[in-house]
Amino acid sequence: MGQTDTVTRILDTAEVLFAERGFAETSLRNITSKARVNLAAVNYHFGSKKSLIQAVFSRYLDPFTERFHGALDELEARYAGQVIPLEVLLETMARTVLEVPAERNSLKVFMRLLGLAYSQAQGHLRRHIQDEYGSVFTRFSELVRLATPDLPDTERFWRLHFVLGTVIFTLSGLDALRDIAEKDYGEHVSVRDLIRRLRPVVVAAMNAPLPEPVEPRAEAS
Amino acid sequence: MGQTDTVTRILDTAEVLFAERGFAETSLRNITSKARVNLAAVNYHFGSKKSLIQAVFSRYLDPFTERFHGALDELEARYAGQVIPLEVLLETMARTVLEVPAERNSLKVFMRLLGLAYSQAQGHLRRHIQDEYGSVFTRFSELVRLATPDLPDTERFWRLHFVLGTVIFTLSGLDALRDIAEKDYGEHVSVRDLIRRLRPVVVAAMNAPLPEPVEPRAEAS
DNA sequence: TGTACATCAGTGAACGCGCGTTCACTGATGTAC
DNA sequence: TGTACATCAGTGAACGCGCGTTCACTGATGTAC
Repeated sequence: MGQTDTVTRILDTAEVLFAERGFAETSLRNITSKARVNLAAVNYHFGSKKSLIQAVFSRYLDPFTERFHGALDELEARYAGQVIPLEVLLETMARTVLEVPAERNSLKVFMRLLGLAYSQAQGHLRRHIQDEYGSVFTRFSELVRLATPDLPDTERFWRLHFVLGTVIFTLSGLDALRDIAEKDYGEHVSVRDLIRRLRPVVVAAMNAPLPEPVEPRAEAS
Repeated sequence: MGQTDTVTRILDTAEVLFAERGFAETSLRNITSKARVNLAAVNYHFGSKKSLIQAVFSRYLDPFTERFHGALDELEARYAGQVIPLEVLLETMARTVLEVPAERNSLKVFMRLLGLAYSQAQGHLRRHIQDEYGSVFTRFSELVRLATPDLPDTERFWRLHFVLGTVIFTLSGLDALRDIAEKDYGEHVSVRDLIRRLRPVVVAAMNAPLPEPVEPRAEAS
């Protein structure tokens, strides 16, 4: 076993197992035995299980945020102060999301990890992600704000998360959904095909009419 | 402690804790100590932790399917063979989803279980839910089909699941999202308020224009 | 009416097990003089 | 060029701990005769 090959083996195995069964359900013994690596190596290289989880995330999110910032730089330069249309912003995000894990063919893993991070209520992981990577989301949100000037801020916030939910749920549960779709319609769907179907839905969701006010019986002056 | 009060105490406490921290992260000791009940009582009444989880799940899902079937019966009677509009169908589902756990706190539990069932790679839980409760979803899908006659079958399938993803993600990650929203906008959002915001988004998503065909350069005859 | 037995919800303590973590150690490689 | 020491990745075995589950038991209530 050469050099820090061990670190890579641990990360590779951990990300697959975490995505398959969750964090609590995946033990260090599961990981190290599957990676054919010594149990103590995780604590030697990462310090703790918690840190290993964060390292798995960083390996995705670091290149993603870097590329996404770059893509947004390009867009801002191209539109030179003009408002970037919502469709273009969403398209750019989709392209970046697809690009990063394409090399490892593990979009599903990434999405499932994100989903897990969000559903963990006490959220040390969510907090970590927010602290570390929140800035790129804030930047994106600001551009979306310019593209959707008629949307109240809270409404935009919620719609972005509604859309995030659709994407995360669809791509992280891809195997299950593919299974059902194939059985019912005899049709095998690719990730690219799904993105194609997602696009008009996401755009329509963001541009949907505003909800009726909370107290519809009250009349404004 | 009277009669089978113990069973109720266990279920009530378990569903709260499961919703707060997930299944693996909630131990029987957590549950029984908070419910002020003997540790062994869970295994006495339910047999195992797995069965307890299923019992919590059934306590939500059984009345839900029953009420939903009832609501659909009413709708079909009211519309007497005429097509039930999509908005009415979605509204009916939302109302039923909200009604059942309103008495308790189990909406989040149910949503999280549903999310788990979908993302479980080997999917025995998904299969179980599909077998046990799939018929009501099939019935609903058929009504949605009549309400959206221009949508190809596969497109409708995917859009229903896109929407399902939004709802499950939003409601199961409610604590996390609420946390962020509160910090950024100083605004506490209720489940009812979220449903109000979800409605126009979901309708717009279902009614979105069809995606462009896979090979846009090819011209039909 | 009294006695014997059955049923049942609930209990306290212990079981073995797998967990994350720790620690003294090894053996290879690099560095100083 | 040779020796002493430092650094570093990796290891094997053990640690204490909390877990789900089991089991012999209690004490209240119901039932048969």
